[in-house]
Amino acid sequence: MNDSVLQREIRQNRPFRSLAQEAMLGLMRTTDLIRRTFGHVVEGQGITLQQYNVLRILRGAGDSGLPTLEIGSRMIEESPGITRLIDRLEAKGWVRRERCPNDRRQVLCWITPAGLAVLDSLDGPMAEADDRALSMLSTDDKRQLIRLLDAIRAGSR
Amino acid sequence: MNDSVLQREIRQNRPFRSLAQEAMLGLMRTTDLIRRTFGHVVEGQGITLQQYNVLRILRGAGDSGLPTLEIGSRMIEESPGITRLIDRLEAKGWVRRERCPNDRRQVLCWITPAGLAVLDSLDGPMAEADDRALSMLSTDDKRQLIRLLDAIRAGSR
DNA sequence: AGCCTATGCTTGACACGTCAACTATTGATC
DNA sequence: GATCAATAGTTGACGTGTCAAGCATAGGCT
Repeated sequence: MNDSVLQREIRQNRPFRSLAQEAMLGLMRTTDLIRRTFGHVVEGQGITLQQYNVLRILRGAGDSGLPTLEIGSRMIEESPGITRLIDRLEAKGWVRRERCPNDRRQVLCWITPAGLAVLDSLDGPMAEADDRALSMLSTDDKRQLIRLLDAIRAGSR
Repeated sequence: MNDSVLQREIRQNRPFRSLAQEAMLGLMRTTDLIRRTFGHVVEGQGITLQQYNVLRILRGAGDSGLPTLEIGSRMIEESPGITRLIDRLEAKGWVRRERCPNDRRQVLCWITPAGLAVLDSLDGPMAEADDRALSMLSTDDKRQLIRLLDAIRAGSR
């Protein structure tokens, strides 16, 4: 009866070797659960979570557009995958690309009106999903969580 | 100067729409960072984080082995991918499979001695990685984190 | 101008995650 | 005992993460 939720979930009687290990596993499982939930929200618009993230970044960038790799650096994963991700978004007409005249190595990207429309239609549902996913936590709990996560990333370098 | 770490990371001046949204993004970013770190630890043995998880589950199961889908259900993601994952582990000689005589629909899986050796050689490095990843948190912080994550999963069904 | 290194992608190869469709068995029901 | 729904896996198709290699353009140096 002292078992944590996680110990029961993975059906292993052995206690965790350390608090750190238990927290790590909890982090993985929790995030994967949430990622799947959010994935279902956006898939209603025929879009992927990663594609959604790219569109949000481009909407935030406004009319000046963004070079391909700059988009990548603002996302979770960096480099190469971003090219193919944007390939698909361009194929669907949600992103426009153009080689930068000043620096011909760069390829600037913009979100199209169609892309904006998709994004706007998801703002409400996504905001709801955020709130619902953490509705069991008090305001103070959420602040704690944010603080702890910030600390982990700041110390990971 | 009131910007949180996350706001600077994603270079967006707009504040988060809600605490929930900020916590969600923090969760994703933190977990992805950690997953990558752990991935590098296990790749030294020519193994993947998912493959490592499967082997750990099989080691925990002992001599009686486990049916394929039971392994899947103990991991983050469920069903179909598990077959191919185990295909690769079997190809490397780390897992042995055999159709169950009692219920011929099931395929039982065991970890081989070679698989055990790989796993054992990773126990130390992984334990270190767990500790290092959260070394900036106090014992109390870790307990808080575990509690908050447990609560989120418990409330998510 | 000519060369060298750095930068900004792009591509190929491989490992997953996810959904849907399909096969082989089981077990329950009539 | 034949039929049917449920269970256990497998397979195909597509999107994505990751690493390594390759290509074109910039910029700095001589």
